[in-house]
Amino acid sequence: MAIKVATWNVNSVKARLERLLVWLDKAEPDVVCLQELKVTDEAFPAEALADAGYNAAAHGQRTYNGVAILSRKEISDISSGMGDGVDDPQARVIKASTYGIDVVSVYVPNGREVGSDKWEYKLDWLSRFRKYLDENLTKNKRVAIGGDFNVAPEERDVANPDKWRESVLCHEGGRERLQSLIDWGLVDTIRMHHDGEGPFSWWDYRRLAFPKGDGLRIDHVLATKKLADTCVDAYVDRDERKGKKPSDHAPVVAEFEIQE
DNA sequence: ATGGTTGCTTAGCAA
Repeated sequence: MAIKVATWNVNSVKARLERLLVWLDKAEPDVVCLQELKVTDEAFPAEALADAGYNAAAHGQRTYNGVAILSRKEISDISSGMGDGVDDPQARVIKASTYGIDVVSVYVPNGREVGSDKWEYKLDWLSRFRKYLDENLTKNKRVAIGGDFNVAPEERDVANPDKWRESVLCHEGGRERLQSLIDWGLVDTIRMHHDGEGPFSWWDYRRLAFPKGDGLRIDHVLATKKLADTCVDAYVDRDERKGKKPSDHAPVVAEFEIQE
């Protein structure tokens, strides 16, 4: 059975609902990790998504953050947050099981500026998430982690590396912590199928970044080896950054050929 | 000239 697992930072599920529904209909993903919902669970458009054929598990909050998992099959074992005892009101993690895969949708803190309070929070958060993997997931099972990691792993993941050098998206601190997640036992599915520059997944709304091609690859679908071994393709749906009222992120899709 | 936008909430923050 071929299944498509996607991740997409929609930058407000309310503002993006029409585009999301059109994209689901066209791209036909089976599982979708969403980020930056910017709505409470009460305001999450579960009904419209159900009408489109998707079950949903959402972990929202007012104004900021918020993550969800959509699936065309039943969703079970839903858990929100990292459950590590840290008092953190920011809704950035949700996990659920579907299609026999443990799926996690994550929205890693941006960090704003290297050296700022938000930067420290980002680094701490990524370290916490590394522990979360140890305590909540099993590396020899099928696991997919889709999200906005706010980290471009390498130079080839940045169209203009000189311009972005030492930014919060490219700084070694974030890259080291992303690598520690990979080292737990994950594979970057895009890099199984693309060797060169990009493909980019985010272009700033400011500075005419998209028309100028000033993109970065900060959204990733990571999979355990057991799942990644079945990854037959992975790509960015760059067209979703075009047209009227796009998100600043494009969806990233990984296709798996799973034995039932 | 060294900025240029968007979304949420309502003037300021976050990305």
